[in-house]
Amino acid sequence: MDFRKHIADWLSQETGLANEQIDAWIEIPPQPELGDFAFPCFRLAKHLRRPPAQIAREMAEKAATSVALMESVRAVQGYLNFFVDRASYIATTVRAVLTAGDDLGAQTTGNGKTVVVEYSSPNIAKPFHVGHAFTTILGHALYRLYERIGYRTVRVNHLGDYGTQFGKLIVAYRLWGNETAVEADPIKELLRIYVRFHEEAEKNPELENQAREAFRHLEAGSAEEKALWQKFRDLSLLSFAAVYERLGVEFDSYLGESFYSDRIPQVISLLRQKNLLIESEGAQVVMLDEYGLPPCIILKSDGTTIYASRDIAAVLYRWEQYHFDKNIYVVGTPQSLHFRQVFAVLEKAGVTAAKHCVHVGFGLVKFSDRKLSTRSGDIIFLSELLQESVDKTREIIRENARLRNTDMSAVEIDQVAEKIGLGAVVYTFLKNGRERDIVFSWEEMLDFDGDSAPYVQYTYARARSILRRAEGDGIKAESCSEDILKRLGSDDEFALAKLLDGFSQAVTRAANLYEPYILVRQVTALARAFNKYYNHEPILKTEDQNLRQARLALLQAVCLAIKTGLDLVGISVVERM
RNA sequence: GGGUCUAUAGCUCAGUUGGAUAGAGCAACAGCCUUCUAAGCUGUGGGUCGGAGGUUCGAGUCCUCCUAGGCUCGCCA
Repeated sequence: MDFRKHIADWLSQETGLANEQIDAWIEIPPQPELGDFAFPCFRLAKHLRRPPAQIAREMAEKAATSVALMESVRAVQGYLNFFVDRASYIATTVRAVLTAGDDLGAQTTGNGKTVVVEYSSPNIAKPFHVGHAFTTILGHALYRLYERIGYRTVRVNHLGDYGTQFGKLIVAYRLWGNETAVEADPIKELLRIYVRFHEEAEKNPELENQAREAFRHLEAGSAEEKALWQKFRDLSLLSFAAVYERLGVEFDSYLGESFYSDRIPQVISLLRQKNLLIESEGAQVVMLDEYGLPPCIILKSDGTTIYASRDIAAVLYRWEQYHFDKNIYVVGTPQSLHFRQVFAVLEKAGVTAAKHCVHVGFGLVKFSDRKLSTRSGDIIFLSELLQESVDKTREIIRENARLRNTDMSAVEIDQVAEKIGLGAVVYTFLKNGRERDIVFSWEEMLDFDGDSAPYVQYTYARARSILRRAEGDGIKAESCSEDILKRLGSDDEFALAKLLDGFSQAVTRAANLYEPYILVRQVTALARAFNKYYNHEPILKTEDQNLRQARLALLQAVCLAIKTGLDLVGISVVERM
């Protein structure tokens, strides 16, 4: 809140240095005993031409009488350590959170700006496996975060609905396809023939040529190939919709690669006009030597398009449609070279949109001993993972309901299990830096202890339980006055306030760095601090009625922050579990 | 071989433009349910931050070299 700003203002006035500079130097001490905010005076040593320790001592003396809202200011070695007035700090923070309500963390930095977020983008006719979970979950969280900091958002599902793979599928379908099986379970049947294609192609390389031929026909507009393609696309989308609905993921656009096929001529003419397109080994390429990158193929030697040309067309189209300030690609890190090439070609062609494009990469989902591969059919479906997690959760809830003798109905148990089970999976993908690979293990996916969504959701449910009981007693936390809030001041309460105070900054950093884990960890730390408090302090039994009311208000703020924080990354809370 | 990323506790990971005694979770061990939900809490042990130099008042963080590994390198996406 204003505490940090107070310190920055005063320091800026004392030193004559810019407020922003001072603010950037202010830090949070590693140990709370050292203080709540600290300023390292080493940085001033040169400017003031005095030893850091001396500066700190002098500043501490002046600060003692002239900085508002501080309990004390102490000099320790070269550091100037500030201790805030706890009561005011906690009261101010709790009030601010309750006032913000569901808009907690909202900012205006993105107002008037547009961000395009491309994510999920599964390949048509292929299974939606755990690898797709990463882009889908990460992309959804990033969209929510950018929306929260004020951007207009455009969610794009850039479907992989084009390319040589469809030639393969068409050939395979003609050879081994079963119409009734496709209608019954499209993805399964299409996967079967796709896997078979690669098996057979090992023995008979001629199949690859047939596949390329089929794709050439498709791109040339041949009715027969197009009809098959349309059928595969429609059936696939239908099956993807189930997973999206379950995860609460939505899109504003489903324009995939096929859409840009028609727009390739514009790309070609742009590149020709800029004199960038040259022929090399029969293909049309753009050389990128000055970027230290290999050439980017725009047209294959058989004249058909490739994903690079379609991605370039997509940037041009989106620029024209949305005039984006940011165009974010949530695609795995193995494709980073591809994006560097695409952005470089655009830059070389003088397209200003190029510098607004960002590749937000993420790690591979792999098994400890092997890599997931659609071609070999060696995969875990996302729906399978979600169901497994929900099923395990349901068992735990049933068992708990029995032990605690609660009155949860079967329907409620199902609803709760769904939210906890999905939350657990989502959390697993968002708890660490996105560029880390995830080694898939059922054990780790379904570990509901410690750093996990169920842990945070459980915390929320316990806190809500207290608030419900309090409401039953006719106590309303909302009407808590500033004076009553100032009754809070224990170490645990102070720790909670600090974490609540850091919420907005966590949202900002998470969005700016494209790293939802920053918010996830902030919320988890808040939950951990609350559990500690919960075990130390019997809140409902607080004898002093004013203090009791203040504590309930604090609880309400904590609940709000947990709920909002989880919601921003695509995880739901439950009232009880 | 080129590009690129990674290396921090037994395991999985944080560590915010370089700052104070490197932190969590899991696992291990010892405790806490007649008291607001034990998917919880408390405590203990556990580290040459891959290695070697360098820059700096100060390096897990920046630079150079080395080692190990991942990903990637023109007609798949």
